[in-house]
Amino acid sequence: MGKGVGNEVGKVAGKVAGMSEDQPGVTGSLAHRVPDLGALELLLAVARLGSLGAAAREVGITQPAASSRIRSMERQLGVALVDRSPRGSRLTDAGALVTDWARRIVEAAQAFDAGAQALRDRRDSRLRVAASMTIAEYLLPGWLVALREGRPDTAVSLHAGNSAAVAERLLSGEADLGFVEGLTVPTGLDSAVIAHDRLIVVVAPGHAWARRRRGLAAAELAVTPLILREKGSGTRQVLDTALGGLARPLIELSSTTAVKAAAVSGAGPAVLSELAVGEELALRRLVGVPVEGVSLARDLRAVWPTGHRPTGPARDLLSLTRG
Amino acid sequence: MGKGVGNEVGKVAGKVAGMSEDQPGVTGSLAHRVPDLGALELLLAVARLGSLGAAAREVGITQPAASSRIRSMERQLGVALVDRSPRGSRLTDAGALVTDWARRIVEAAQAFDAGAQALRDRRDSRLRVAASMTIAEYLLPGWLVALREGRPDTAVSLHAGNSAAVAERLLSGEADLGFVEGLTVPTGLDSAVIAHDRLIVVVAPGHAWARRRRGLAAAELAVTPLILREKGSGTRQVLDTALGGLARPLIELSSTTAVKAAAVSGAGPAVLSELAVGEELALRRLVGVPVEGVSLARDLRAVWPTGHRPTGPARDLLSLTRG
DNA sequence: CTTGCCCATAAGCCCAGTTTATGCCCCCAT
DNA sequence: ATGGGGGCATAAACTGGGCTTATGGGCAAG
Repeated sequence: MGKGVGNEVGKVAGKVAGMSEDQPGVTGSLAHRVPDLGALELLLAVARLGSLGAAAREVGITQPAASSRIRSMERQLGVALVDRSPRGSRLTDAGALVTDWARRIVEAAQAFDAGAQALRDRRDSRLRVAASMTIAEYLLPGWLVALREGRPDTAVSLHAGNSAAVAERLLSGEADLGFVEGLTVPTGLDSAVIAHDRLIVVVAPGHAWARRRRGLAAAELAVTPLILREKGSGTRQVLDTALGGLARPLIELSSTTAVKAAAVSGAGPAVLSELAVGEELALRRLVGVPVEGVSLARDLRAVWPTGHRPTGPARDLLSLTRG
Repeated sequence: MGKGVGNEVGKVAGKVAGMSEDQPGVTGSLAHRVPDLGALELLLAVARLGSLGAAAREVGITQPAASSRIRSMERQLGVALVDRSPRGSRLTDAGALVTDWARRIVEAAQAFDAGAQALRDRRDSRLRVAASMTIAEYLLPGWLVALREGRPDTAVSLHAGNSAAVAERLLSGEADLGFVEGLTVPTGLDSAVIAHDRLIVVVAPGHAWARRRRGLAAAELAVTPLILREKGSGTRQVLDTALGGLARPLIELSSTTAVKAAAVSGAGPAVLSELAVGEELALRRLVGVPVEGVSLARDLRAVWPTGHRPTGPARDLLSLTRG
């Protein structure tokens, strides 16, 4: 067997000056080292069905194509993934692990797909949703994936904006269901709490606050320049209220992502929804700073025009968000 | 402006009989609806750098290639992603959202890549890790990504197995650092607790237990047939100990994934690490059942041969896992 | 020992994504 | 005002990965 890696794939594609792309090690963008989605889906199908041929049929290609694709994936990764026998194929130990990791990529792709589809549908959709940025970013794609499983032919359209924009779309009849994250419910709307969120103060691991054990007081937070979302964002509103209207920006950025990036790079303390920083906290790229006597909790709410209790698709989606 | 979508891309590629692939709706596998990793990376670069050309340089392609690729991504998604101007390109609102979703795919791909690379390196690696399945599956890829950021040229190899296998590799000198999830530390090894985990009882939302408010007692759990990992797995050991050695299997499955799938499909209650079911709980595909008077907590530990305190790369990795 | 399911190999096709090679637009500095 | 430089678009030609069809060989069960 052997790995048979006598290949000379690279061949130094560009004669261009630019890039230095020759080390054998960890070079070449992700896309060159990670199989594409089609291959990963195929692998999942093989894992589930126990046969290359059956998996091929499921994803709509022929058996030789599946065989070759799995094989080239094994070559690419340098790891045997499946044990082929005349009676079927089973994953190797390494294959099982790879498959589990692959599943996470595929799940992220499903969320992407569900979201993107909602962004497009605009017109003829049976359910028009308006959501605040944080919710649209972190929660909604998952809900849409779940909705698609339960009600495969509900076409959903999505519009993201701040609370005011959500309210406006609902009241003008441009949206059927909204999601907001502020402290107050815009007038003219009814609401139901669907989840709880909390803002947390985060710093890069090197920051002095990273080792703090005693909670920060409101006063202290108020006098410290912070990396913040822009005024008008739900996040900012909650913080301003909690501190008594005087959060002091070090910089104002217009997206959660930008705030995270700035915080990770050590620019200073940031205040963000815990939804946004789960991964970063787990990997210790950011550290949470305890706070004391400041209420940074906030409710996430579904909202709809007063009186128009959600029905049909809107109710379906709503029931997925909390029960 | 308009979308300028006069395309007739499809052109019904295959003359083959096979597939019926014509409905405009939600057909065609994910891979056809989600841009490939290269395109997503390019999009992230555009978001960060504010220019197609600069992004192109960063990912190592030419400007026209980048332009065309972004454009075909926009066509594929049916959404304008970037505002092109003679002075650069900025994301549209929709583009910003899409980019955030794309980032999650790319991050999953990075974890996959780091893991796969470790599976391959086998030989000449400077750090040889042995880990239990749950840790290898859920935690390690993230650590490896972080390690790669901090120490780009640490080649890591990974071997996954149960606690006994981890211990064996460490003691025989085939591994430098191990991670286990059992209750007891194998003899001959020193350890440090790096995180806490908890087993939880989960059921499909339709199950009677899903609406339970009072905690399950050990006795009740012990007499109920459960979906479980096989004997010998860390998960199973903890459960058996907690119940007094008598967990009653409804089915025994050899992977966490299989257990999850069975539980989601409503086969019965399952007992799993909370690491494994985060996503499922959030989306309510599974519901946690409260337990009472049963200690299902367990420590996750790093382990190494007694006396050989981790140094060098092993210490680097260790310090990422908790501090 | 034949039928069915499995996988592998071989040869040829096709399209997506690239690369060069241009051209236009806008801003800024000279 | 006038060139220069950064930025984007379009066009034509090349390449290769992945697909399909067409086979062949192993193993099990009727």
